Amino acid sequence: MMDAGICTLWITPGTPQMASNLKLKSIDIGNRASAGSIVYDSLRKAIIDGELDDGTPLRQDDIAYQFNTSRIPVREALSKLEQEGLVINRRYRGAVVAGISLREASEIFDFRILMESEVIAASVPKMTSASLSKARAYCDEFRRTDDSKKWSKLNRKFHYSLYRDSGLKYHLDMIDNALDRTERYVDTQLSISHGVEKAHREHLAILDACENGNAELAARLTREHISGVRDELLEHLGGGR
Amino acid sequence: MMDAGICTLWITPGTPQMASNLKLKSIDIGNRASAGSIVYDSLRKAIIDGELDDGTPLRQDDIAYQFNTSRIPVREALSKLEQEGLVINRRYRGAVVAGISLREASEIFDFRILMESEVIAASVPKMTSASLSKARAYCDEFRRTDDSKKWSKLNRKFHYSLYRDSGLKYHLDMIDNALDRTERYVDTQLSISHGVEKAHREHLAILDACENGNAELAARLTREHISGVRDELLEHLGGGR
DNA sequence: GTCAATAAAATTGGATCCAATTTACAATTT
DNA sequence: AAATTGTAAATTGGATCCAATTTTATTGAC
Repeated sequence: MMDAGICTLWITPGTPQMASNLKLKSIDIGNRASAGSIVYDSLRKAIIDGELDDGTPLRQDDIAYQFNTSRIPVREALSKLEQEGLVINRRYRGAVVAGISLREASEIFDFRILMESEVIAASVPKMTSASLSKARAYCDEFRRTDDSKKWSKLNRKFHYSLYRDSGLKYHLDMIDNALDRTERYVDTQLSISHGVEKAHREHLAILDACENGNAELAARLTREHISGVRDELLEHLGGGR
Repeated sequence: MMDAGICTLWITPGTPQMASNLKLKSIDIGNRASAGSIVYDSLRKAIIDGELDDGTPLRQDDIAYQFNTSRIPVREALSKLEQEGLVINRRYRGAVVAGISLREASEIFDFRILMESEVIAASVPKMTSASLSKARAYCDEFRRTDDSKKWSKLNRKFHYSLYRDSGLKYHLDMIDNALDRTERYVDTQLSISHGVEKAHREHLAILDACENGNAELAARLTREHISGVRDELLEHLGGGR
């Protein structure tokens, strides 16, 4: 018979019909990530964080070599990234990091204005105190940090913690993709023109509206907040490009 | 030297530096679709049209055999369909056609209400007479046809011809995906309760508002139109499920 | 030297093979 | 008979190979 201790390690956790009564510090071997998803996550992060410039060729062989795998999982990752609009795949010509035009960026910000104001308005009546305190913590951290790489991440976490209670998962997914496509262009632009200070003041106002249960105000402030970031981005990119 | 007639067939059309002066009914061999995209298109159509029930397993071998290809392009297609929310892929367990819950369907309709009212409002000031006459043609065809399979397609074409002039490509892509996820549930429901007659009256009203350049009215009517379809769908699905 | 035609190298798409995992089912125990 | 274990079949994930295509280098003509 198999050793009982090792055997229990193989139980897939979380399956309701077979809950183990043994409390062990076990690793979830069954749900470990596939090669493709690892490559996908890494590439996605690198593109969103702006570590790969627009137009950078993504050679299957190179990437496969870096991850010590074959080209099959790489192709899978590139295909997914294309669907998300982060890379462009051309038959027999390979993949490149997808750039974005000014008017595309502007449109995506308009999309966010529409989405996020709607979602926060739906969220306010359902908002828990846990979400609010989490949002406040991210808000504080956002102001304190100097690392421009972290601003977008904390900004994202702050807003998301105010949106989650809406329960609108489809809307949140759409917002996520919109942020993925534009995040890398915002960071550099926040560092100039005291963008962080302005953003923080606006965050505080939005947070205040949420705590007071004023959904309409929270929505309006969110609209104005995103609209302001959009205008500043367009101004800077418009000159620089 | 290579035969000139055959050679021109192999010229990739649309390349400005080398336009052929021979007018031949030639197939674009250079830009022909990849195996993966053919499988993808077929599966996508089958799922959207409701030919494959929710939860139907999609075996790689079966599909590869049907298209006389290997499993590699099939995997690619299934991966893309998963990103679009049309199939669910579970590691080592295969893919199934993705179903949708009542509250997911409801949320997607709410998303559409937001998107489509915004887009049509942006479109009206830019709308060309060509778009309007195209919309009217689809509107007529929608009422005349008895084929329940065609209603959704014509409905889609009608609305899309009113949205295109907005130039909001990102928004239109988002609308497309939302329609892809819900289309198959609407057809069966339109056939009962004189849904087509009601929809047609509403289409005429929207078209009228567009022709009069009344963007705000067109947006409001679009909101009400989609909202009505959503409520009817939820009523029927809520009873049937 | 410049341009086109040709050949070689690089790169991707797809087929086939093997490994990892799940599923179905028979054998065993209680 | 129900539950558990062990085994074989089915299925998917990934590696390697070959074909199709593009890109780059080379040659030749003018």
